[in-house]
Amino acid sequence: MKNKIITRFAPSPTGTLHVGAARTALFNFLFSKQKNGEMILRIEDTDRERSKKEYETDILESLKWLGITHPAFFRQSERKEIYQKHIAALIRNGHAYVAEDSVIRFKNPNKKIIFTDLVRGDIIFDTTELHDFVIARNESDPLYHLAVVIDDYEMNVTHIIRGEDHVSNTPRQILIQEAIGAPRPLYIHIPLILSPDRSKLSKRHGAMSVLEYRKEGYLPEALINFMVLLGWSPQHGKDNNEVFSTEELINVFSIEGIQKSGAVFNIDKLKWINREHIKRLSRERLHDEIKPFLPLEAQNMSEASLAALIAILTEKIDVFGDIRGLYDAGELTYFWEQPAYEKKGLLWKNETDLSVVKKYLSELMSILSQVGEKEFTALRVKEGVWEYATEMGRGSVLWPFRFALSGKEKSSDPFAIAEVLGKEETLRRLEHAKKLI
RNA sequence: GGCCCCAUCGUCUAGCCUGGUCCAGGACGUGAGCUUUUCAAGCUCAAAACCCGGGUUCGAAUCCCGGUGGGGUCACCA
Repeated sequence: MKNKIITRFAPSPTGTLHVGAARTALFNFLFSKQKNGEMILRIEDTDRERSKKEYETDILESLKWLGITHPAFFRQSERKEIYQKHIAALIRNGHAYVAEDSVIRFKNPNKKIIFTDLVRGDIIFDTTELHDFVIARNESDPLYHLAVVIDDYEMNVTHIIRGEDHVSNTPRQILIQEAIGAPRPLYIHIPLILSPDRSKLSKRHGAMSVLEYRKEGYLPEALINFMVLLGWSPQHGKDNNEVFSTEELINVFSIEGIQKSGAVFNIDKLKWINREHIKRLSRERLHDEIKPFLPLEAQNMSEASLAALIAILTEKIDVFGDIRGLYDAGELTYFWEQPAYEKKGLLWKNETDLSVVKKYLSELMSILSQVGEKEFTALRVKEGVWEYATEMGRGSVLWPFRFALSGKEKSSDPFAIAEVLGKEETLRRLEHAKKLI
């Protein structure tokens, strides 16, 4: 119990949770989970001006969606007495004093601090340049550095995993630690996430909030998988796998695998990882996740048609939100509407004889009418039609088949479409094509 | 600018600690081909990197020094 590992994620509710902060939460979460410890969530809302309840809600909602759990939860705004006690002690012991501008300053011992960062090694810093820095607005109103040190101490935090932008904050926090008699935790500063131009990731570069990724139809486990690969890599050896479930990540995560330099956010890789996770989804989960993104028309489909449509859709998209684009581009209309087209479109390549096509369509209809309505799957349709198509020339038969169903130069194959349409509608469209000729 | 950190394909990275097996491996993306009724998917192949300069050494991506470049940070914000 004494050696229990405790990490913390300490966001300030001054904005929505972005990938950078979410990734910090993730590292804290993975590490604590792996070590059988726990991660504390601490809302750092000492700045009453900028802190907003709605942002706290956003942060909580984001973590919940990602599956980053936290057994303990605190708000700094509710810990005033604790800070008061420490501020008073600091002043009493001469470690701090009330300056003439009425704020409380730390009495800097002006010494060199050397601390160990688990990813960067020893870092030495002369704190003289910090002077007597301000640690509180008044006797009960601590500023960031003081509140952090007090809380990490009171909450028995053993490992501080945070962004690299905090390494220069560490020396002054250590100074405060020593003044209040707190033990020094272990530091792990993780590299920053950069935008494509290597500057700090900002909104205009696509530093979307976690919840925006949810809205766009990314899977939470995919976002997690992607984020962990930004600044960390598995100690592979046997394989080069990069696709991990969160559960697997808890097992393979390691401090040793953390990178020292910043990592550029690469949306293409995120999309690829998302696809990989979509492929790994169970049928039930896939249906649950994809349904909110399906167009209205899909809601009137039979269970079987819908399942077939989802199968087609999942191989065309990176993210569920892509379905919207397909829909808007008219790529899906033929699934619920008889397409309008010119009959010459039924001709494959440089063929010219429509009467032959009519013969193919008739034969297709007679073959398909023998397939049972319930067995009308892509596989069965293909099996039924394949021999005839091969005999007559696959392109010659299959092109008009597909075109009669979709009315498009480019679409999914006719077997898959037929399954979505069902036996009745498939035959109806073939008949429609015949009449057109 | 001061201080701190970092530096392998366009991007994410393996290798660096314990120098040779690295004319540098994997992944994304890109290009080509295969498959194929079209599209997508899938499969195969290809192009693509050790920041520069010294030093140590028989030998350096790996160790040392110096440049250069990039990032972070210098609030009564967190």
